[in-house]
Parts: sequence; structure tokens; C-alpha cells
Amino acid sequence: MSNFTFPITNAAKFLRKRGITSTLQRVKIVEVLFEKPQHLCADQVLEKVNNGTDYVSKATVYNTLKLLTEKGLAREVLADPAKAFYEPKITNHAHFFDIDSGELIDIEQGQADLKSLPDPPKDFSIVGVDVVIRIRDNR
Amino acid sequence: MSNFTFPITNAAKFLRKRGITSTLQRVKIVEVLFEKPQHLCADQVLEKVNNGTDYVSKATVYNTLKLLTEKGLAREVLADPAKAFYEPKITNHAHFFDIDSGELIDIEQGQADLKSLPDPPKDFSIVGVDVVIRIRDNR
DNA sequence: TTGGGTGCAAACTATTTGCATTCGA
DNA sequence: TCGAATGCAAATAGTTTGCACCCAA
Repeated sequence: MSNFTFPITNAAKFLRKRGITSTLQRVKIVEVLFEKPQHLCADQVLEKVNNGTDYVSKATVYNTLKLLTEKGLAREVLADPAKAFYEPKITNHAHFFDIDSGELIDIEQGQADLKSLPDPPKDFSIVGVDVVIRIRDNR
Repeated sequence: MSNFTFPITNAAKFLRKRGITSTLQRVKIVEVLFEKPQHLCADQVLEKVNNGTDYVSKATVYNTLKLLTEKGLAREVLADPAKAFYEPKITNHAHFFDIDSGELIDIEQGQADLKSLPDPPKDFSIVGVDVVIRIRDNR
């Protein structure tokens, strides 16, 4: 049900199929984010969506990225203290974070797995696991 | 060199020993953060430091927490999208993050280790590894 | 007609910056 | 004395909120 290939060819259908009202703004945002596997912050999405014009507001970009994340269609990556990144790739994988450039790099699944998951506190269940490996260019 | 027991008894000495100029403001902040192993955001540190009075500004709290982090004496935890947490415990360990309450819980070392570290990109070295396991109360 | 859903301007909050002041050599 | 270090008011940047508008029932 969450399967698709990059880029998404019909964003309106993609949204409707997943129970989200399709609107002009959301279609534009989904087209941008799901063009290919990538890591974009809200401002980058805003810029790509508008591209000189003025179709979508900043608030709508934020609200839509949040909506996509809540619906499980996109993933929020917390690695840069300054801002959140969003990615269309929701399969489990870890990230390198270049602390100087602020760039995120995917780590292939299986390359940074936990030995085992710890037991969560009583009555709690695990919602997700985030692994970020901070790196620095030596040169 | 980074060894101490909680709470720190002489914050001024603690700072000087580690090559950081000791000031009234920094001493207060260190006394608060290093009272015991805990996770505090900047605002919580500010509140505890001032406690009704007005000794230290918000900017200084932020700058000092950043300084302590850069010097390797404290650790910044990125788990809550809204704000950063700081902790005095710098030994390697993962965290549970309660997505509803915003609370961080330490995971004992060894309970959430990576099978192995992935090779960083050429010319890069690994600076740190952050593991956050998001949890939710089912009740 | 109406009630939930949508988009966005304005508000808010976390964090950083620039600079006057202080400090140590 | 003087350059570097320090603290903080003000500015900035990321994100959220509240409300006017719209649309389907």
C-alpha cells in the first residue's frame, strides 16, 4: 500500500489512495519531495515548490510535511540541531550527518543495525528507531 | 581527566581544570547541569539557575551549553523536534524518547549497541553515534 | 446551510549574533 | 595597555497557531 517508485508520477492519486485530500499545494509538495530519495528541509521544499513564483506558503509546507510524516508517508530526520529534514524514503535506515556541511547521507539497511532492541519501559511500545552517525571531513 | 562524580562539588575547579575560564555564570550553569545525571533543555537550565532571581541571561545559558558540548563535557541530545536537550553524562549510551511527554530516558550501555560501525565516506571520520528509540505509552 | 478541512498571515519560541564591557597578561 | 574572552540585548530563523475561507454533504 505504501509502495511506489521514484519519482511519483501521479501525486494526486498517491494522496487520495492514502486517504489524504488532494490539493494543488499538497500535490506540488509531494511532487518535490518524492521526486527521488533525498533529504530536504522545509525551506528547500518551499523554494523548489515555488521556484520563483508564489504558489504555496511556508506554513503550508510545514503543515504538509508534518501531515505526511504523521501518515507514515515521509520521515522526519533530526540530526541538524538547527532544523529538521524530511525524506520520502521510509524504509528503515540510518544516516551519516556531516557536521560541517550539514549534509545527510543514507546508510544502507544492514550497515548500522542494532544488535537487539532494548525492552521499552512497562506499558510502552517502540514507535521508531533513529540512528545518526556524525562524521567530519578530515581535510 | 573527564572523571568526576555527581554532583560536582567544585564547579570553578572543574572548569579551570578543563581549560575553561571560570565565571560566576558558568559556575551556576555547571552546578545545575552536573548536579546529577539528567536531561535538561536550555529553558530548564535557565529556570534552575535563576530560580526567581536574575543572575544569568538566556543567551549565556545557550552559549555555555554549547561551549560545554564543544569541549566534550556535556552532550546534546536531538530527539525532540522542538528543542535540544543537554546532559552531563557523556559516556556512550542510547535514549528512549517518549513522544507524548517529551521525556528522555537513558538506556544502559550495552542494551542498544550497533552490531558494527559502518565505514564512513572516504576522508571522513566518525565523531559520534546517536541512537534514539521513540516510544509511546499505550494506555 | 453547515461543519470539518485547508491554507496562510501573524505569532511564537528556540537559538544565534554583534557588540559593549571586562579580564588577564 | 591591549587584545581576547565574556555576557547579554536584540535579531534571526524555524516552526506553530488561529482564523477566514472553501467545499462536500
